[in-house]
Parts: sequence; C-alpha cells; structure tokens
Amino acid sequence: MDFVQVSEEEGDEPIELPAEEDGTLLLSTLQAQFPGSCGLKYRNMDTKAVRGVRSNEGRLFPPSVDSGWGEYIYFCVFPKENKRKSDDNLENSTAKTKRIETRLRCTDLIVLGLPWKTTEDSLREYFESYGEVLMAQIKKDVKSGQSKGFGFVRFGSYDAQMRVLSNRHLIDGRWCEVKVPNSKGVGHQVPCKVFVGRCTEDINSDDLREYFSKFGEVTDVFIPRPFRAFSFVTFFDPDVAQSLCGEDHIIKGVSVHVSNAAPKAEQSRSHQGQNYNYSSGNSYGMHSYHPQGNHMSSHPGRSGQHRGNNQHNAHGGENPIIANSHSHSHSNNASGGYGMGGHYGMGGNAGGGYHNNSSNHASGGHRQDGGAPFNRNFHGMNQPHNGNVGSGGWMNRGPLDMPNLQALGINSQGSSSSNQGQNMNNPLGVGLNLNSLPINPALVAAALNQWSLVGNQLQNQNQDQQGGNFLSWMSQNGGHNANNYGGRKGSNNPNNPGPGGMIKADNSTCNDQQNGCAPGNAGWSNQSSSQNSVEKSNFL
DNA sequence: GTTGAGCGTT
Repeated sequence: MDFVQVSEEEGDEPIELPAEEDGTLLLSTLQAQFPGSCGLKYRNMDTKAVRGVRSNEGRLFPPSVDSGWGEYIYFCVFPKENKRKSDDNLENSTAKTKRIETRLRCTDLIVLGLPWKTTEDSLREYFESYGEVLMAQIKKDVKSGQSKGFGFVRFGSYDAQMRVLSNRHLIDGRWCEVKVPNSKGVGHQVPCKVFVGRCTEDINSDDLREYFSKFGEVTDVFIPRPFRAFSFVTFFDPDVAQSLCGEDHIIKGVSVHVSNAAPKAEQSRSHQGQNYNYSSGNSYGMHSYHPQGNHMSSHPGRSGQHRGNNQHNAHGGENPIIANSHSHSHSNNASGGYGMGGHYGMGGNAGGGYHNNSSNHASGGHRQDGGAPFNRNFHGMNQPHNGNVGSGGWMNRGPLDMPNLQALGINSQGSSSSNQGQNMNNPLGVGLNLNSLPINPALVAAALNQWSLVGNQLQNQNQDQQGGNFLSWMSQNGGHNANNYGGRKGSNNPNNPGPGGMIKADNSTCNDQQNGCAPGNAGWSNQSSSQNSVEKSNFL
C-alpha cells in the first residue's frame, strides 16, 4: 500500500496517509486527519512553485501516473477565508449578479440527532473545522430551554456546505445527520446536467468528457444506447452547466447543441420537478445516513393519507410505510405504492409504464433523502387514475401545452416487446422508437427533451437492453459525488456499511426492513447509474 | 428530572 506524506502546512511534520489501490487518496482519508481540508498541494522542486493536486469526486490523484505520489510532502488546502467573505458580501449586496442568481448559495442546514447536551457554541465549534460558520443554533423548548435535539448551521462557503453534507458527523458523542431542510423548498437549485443534442455516433463519452472538461469538471457522461443522437453531460458545477445551455459547440467537427436537460418550466411545475432540482443541486446532500436506524418506523396515520394508487403492487417502490406494514405482499390491494415506485428525486416519469414492470418494481423508491419528508413532498402524487402522475407533469399540462406527439413520430405502442404491458399505466400509450423515425432523431430527441419525454422513451426502450433507465440516471446527477466525497461506496450508515447501499435495490420482492433502515440504505440506490453512467466514470 | 423523529416563535 502506498502512503502519502501529508502535513497540515508546509514545513509541518507530515502524517502518512494510505492511498487506495488505484493510487488515489480519498478526500475522506485526508479529512479524517485534517478536518476541514479540501485538497492538497505540494512544492514542485523544479519550478519552486506550489502545485495543486488534482481532485475529482472526493479523490485526490497523484501528480504522476508513473511515479505516483513520489517523495513529495504534501500539505493541506483549506477553504479560503477571504473567498468566503467575498461571497458573503456578494450575497448581501444589493447588486446581485446573474452569477449569484444561478449559483448554488449556502443555505441553512438542519442538523438532526443532536445530543441534548449540545450547545450552540459546541455546535459551532464542531462545524468550524469545515469552514466559517455564519450561524449555529439549537432549537430549544421555549419554556425549559431544553434542546429539541436539532439545530441549524449556515456556512460561509458552498464548499464547506458541500463537505458537511457529504460527511457523517459525530457531535458530542452522537452521530448526527445534516441535511438541507425541507422547509427551504427545493426549487431554486440549478441542475448540473445538460442535454447535448445533434450528436453523431462517433462522438463517444470520452470525446464529450474531454471536450466539456475545458469548461469545468465533468462528473458524468451518458450516451443512450442504441444511438439516439443526443447525450447528457453532468458537470460538477451547476454554474458551468447553466452557462453552456443554449450554446452550440463543435465536437469532432460536429455542431452539437447544449440545452437544459429538463426544461425549466418543468422544474417548477410540479413537486417532482422541484425534487429533480433538489437532487441535482444538492448532489452532496444525497447521502442517506441514518444514525438512528430506521427513520420510517410505522406511521400508520400518514400512510393512510396516501393510499389509493394501486397501479402497481403493494410494495410499490420502497414506500417505507407500506414496507413496514405490509411486509411482502404482492396483492393488488389498495394500500400500496403511494410512492409511485419512487424516483421522487427527479422530474421524469416516476410512474407510468415502468413500475408496472414486474421485474423492476424493486428499483423504485429511489429516495434521495431519508425519513418522513417523503410524505410531505408527495401529496398529490396519488391520483389513482393516472399512471403518469409522476411524469414530471406533462400529463398535467393543459392541452395547449401538449406537444404534437404525432408530429414527433410518437406512436401509441411501446417499442419494447419484452415489456408488453408496461404502458398500461400510460394513458396515451406513449412509446417511441427513435430509430425508426423518418426524421432526424436528434431533432426529435431535442423536442422530447423539452417536453421531458425523453425519459419515457429511453426508459421504455432501454430498460431491458441496459438494465437501467434514463430517469433514475437523471435523478442520480451528482449523487455519486456524495458517495465519493465520503469515500464510501455504500451506505453512510455505520450500522450498515457496504457497497450494497448505493448500488441497487434488491430486485427481490422484499423491499422492506431487511436492514432496518428502510429509505436510507437501499434508498437512493440507482441501478441505472451503476450501469449506464457510473461505469463510464473512473471513480467507482 | 424523562425523549430520539423531526424541519426553524427570524
């Protein structure tokens, strides 16, 4: 095993940190020894200059492919104090620029599970290792002054916020979780993913990654197979993604067009859309760490409010409530599946046609945060008549908004013969074989993207072929960032570590209670990302 | 004085 010599500051005595098998050093390893650090740098003996170490997705890469980390002594990079302050000033100034409008700003973060004894001072002290803490408060009972066991923190830098959201926190002897509070709403986040239309077949993911990397760190590239004349590129920085939208770019001599991966109107139109944003914007917050185990212990009253949708079976998705109360039932009783098979973190079709596929019902429930917020976020998803209620809202559009499906070459048959019946929940029977279209598939794809229909089609067509679906990939977004920031591929729950957590929900019929931590572990699993997307990345 | 899922008297 390789060790990397790291000191906090140049000249300090170094500590040897173990590198991974692939030669990288996990940021989490670094942060375990140097809390609050965000990177490494070293003194280049030839140039006498300080060089930064490449950092990507929670991993630090050795400067040399051949000689690895070499004999350098590296020292830590910490978030810049002045940068934070300048950001704060920017945010507080009246002259807010477009940048501040689109940039992901710091938000208050809720800290759950705090020990009763934790004070605002100790809370602040803990989090200061990550960066400047602008606010730390403990919610208390007004009469007794006793802590309610949760509080809020706000950081001065988004970097610090990201790191906090992607790490576990042992505060005053108790594991706590930090999340973006539900009360914040989730609609203001900016997607990291862009749609790249007019692609040609010879533009591969490496080409896309290489090309777009010059604008910012590319965390993912997804090219639908078979060829569809479009692709998706996910950036680490949503600003970069945003800045590219609407532009034409030439890759391998081909003019491609970059646009929003999902139309903005869609993102604010429905709860699903908002949650899509949430998932994309809060890439780092998608860990599902549940220090107290199962947060979804039975809430019969709540589940009662959400019954009715029974387009699929009783264990629809990973509805934790149903899972808890119905164990392994497959019957089509009327109690299950309010979660629409999940995917609630995205703007796409969480419902129709997909979760009727019996081979995949366990892939639903792609919870991206834990606990009861699920309930709050999904009122209105249960219109029982509509298999597409989770479709990002196109079914909810008025007729004037409806795309001309016929003009787009959309027929009324699903194109996947092996998935017959999957469109039973799709009231329009929308299905599309882009390959068979008489018109440029790129144009159709672009149009469909604008209507958020790409997901449906991809899903219908590729589900069998790739074992994944576009929509869950959409939901993933930077989610793997979260995983890797923590240096863990599996659950963040120390009670349930291991690779299974983030990889894939078990396709067996038992979605419930296997781990006593229903939504948190298998919760935001993403079968698609592990196959379509993550495999193209070099960090999993 | 106890407790352990949650979402903030701005």
